[in-house]
Amino acid sequence: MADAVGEALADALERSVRTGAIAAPDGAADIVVEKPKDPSHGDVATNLALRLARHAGRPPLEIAEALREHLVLGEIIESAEVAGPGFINMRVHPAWLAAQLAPVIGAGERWGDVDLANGRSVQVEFVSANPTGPVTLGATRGAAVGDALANVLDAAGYRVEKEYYVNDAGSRMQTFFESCAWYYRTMCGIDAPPPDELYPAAERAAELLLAEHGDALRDLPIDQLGEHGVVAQLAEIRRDLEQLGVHFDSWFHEQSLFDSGAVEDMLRRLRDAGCVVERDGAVWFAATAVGLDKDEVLVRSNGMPTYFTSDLAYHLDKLEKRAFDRAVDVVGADHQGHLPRMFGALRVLGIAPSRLDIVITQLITVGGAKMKKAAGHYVTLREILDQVGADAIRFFLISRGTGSTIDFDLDLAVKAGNENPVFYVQMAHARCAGVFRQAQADGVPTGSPDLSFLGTDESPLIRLLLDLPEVVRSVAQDLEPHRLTFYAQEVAAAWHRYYHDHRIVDATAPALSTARLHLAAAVRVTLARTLRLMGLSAPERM
RNA sequence: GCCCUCGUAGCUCAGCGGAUAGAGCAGCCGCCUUCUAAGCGGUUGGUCGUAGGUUCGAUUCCUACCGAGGGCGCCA
Repeated sequence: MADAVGEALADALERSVRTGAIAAPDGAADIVVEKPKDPSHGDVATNLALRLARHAGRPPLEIAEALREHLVLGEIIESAEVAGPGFINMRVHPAWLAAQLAPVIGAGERWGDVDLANGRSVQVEFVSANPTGPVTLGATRGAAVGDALANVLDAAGYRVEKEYYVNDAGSRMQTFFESCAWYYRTMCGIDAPPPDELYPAAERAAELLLAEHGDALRDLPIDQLGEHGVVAQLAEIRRDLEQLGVHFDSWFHEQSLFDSGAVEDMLRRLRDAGCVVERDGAVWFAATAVGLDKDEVLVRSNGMPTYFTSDLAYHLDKLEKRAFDRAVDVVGADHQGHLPRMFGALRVLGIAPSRLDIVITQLITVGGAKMKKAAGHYVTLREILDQVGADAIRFFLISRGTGSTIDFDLDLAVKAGNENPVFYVQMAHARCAGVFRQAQADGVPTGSPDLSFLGTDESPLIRLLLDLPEVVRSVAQDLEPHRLTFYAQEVAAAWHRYYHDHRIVDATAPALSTARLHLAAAVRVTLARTLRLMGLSAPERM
């Protein structure tokens, strides 16, 4: 809709300039068409005159008036008026709006697609929690956000791959091995002192081993026992995420970067670039040499590379070796520390920083208390999955901007009745399905609608449906999936209201019913797509 | 001390430089013989943390300050 109106405005601008009514703008005019918050300001509005005023050296109102006179009214724009400081408020013809329903229905599952990608690919990496314990609520936020973003980027035309980066290397694994082995052997009745550093989350892996193998593994060496624990825990992580409806295309193991020599290659290139110094027996990335505030350790004095080092090799692998055009990392706020140095190092390695976007999700508290996985204070995905359900969890976790901290109120989530907007949206979809069931029962035809039955009562709802491509564009551009939840609620509210005020299926007025079913079909397509983009189901009945 | 995020209605939060700042929940008043009341309508409720700056126009951008959370390890 905005595109069609924008073209008409561009046309009016050109005509105004040609007739000398207003001076030519310098450069291409950036025509912004938006929906006014106040419905009395029309269906669409533009601030074009306000923007042109500066270069034209004339009051915005005069320019707006000139533009309005040159605007062609007719098929699309029904009326236009100048208002406020220089806005042009326009009303879109209801017949034109009604005619837009068929393309929506025709687009079906692909309604809302836009092309922002120009054939580019993007890899979205998320969750990526250590395989040392169950999926926490915090990691679940990353799962919900990352999966929704991947869906939206797909809708925006990108070739998308979703990846889980398995941190199965590094010194934490040894701690996990020892903890897992101790828990397991304790469960087998072996009395031994706990390791110096005990990792409480490792208890889960021990439980899984006990359930699967009984005490058959009790005499295995710690490392072998630990490896079994990693495999079992990773399998459970995968199961839990699948139950949430999150599926990954690829599971990339950190360890493979060491096995393939990718870490060493990366270090050699940093060294060749003159960005590596040795100090205190360790090897450092000389971040201060490229203008950053502090250096970062690449290889410890004990010879072990740090997480930072493998992370650099990992990003080089995706952006250079696997050659994704873009990469999006969804990470928790506790991971943002080394980001400036990572961008700095990637630049040294020849990777343009613009190819990598980091989405930082803020932390989640439960009942106001923060969670510390290392201390054993956390809520897991599997605990809440049974109580709350995947759809409600996902909707809630993407319904806030990624920059906001979320307090997860478990009691409230379990209640989940009218507190929970996910049911409101899904109910709207179920009602769409319901009217088609009714139509079939009453023998009301659903094809070839007479669009003249659709007028100003339907216009606000149709206008909202036509916003979906713009919502997709906005979410893909800013990587803020919470806008989907607000859009979904708006569409649901408009449909619930319409449904309440208008009988859709009426066997005594078949032509009217057919026209309204045409509208219902477009609502259904729009709600189903929006739900799917969020990773939620679109139920036929509730 | 330095870096990042946040501060908007009683609560939880939208608001991608525009007009009289919005929604849900909570509160109050109404609506089921009708395609799902998991719904609809009405109503109460704001010094947009503070002070400056940029702009025709600032909740939005910039600076400083105040407050909350996070990060500043040869952990990941």
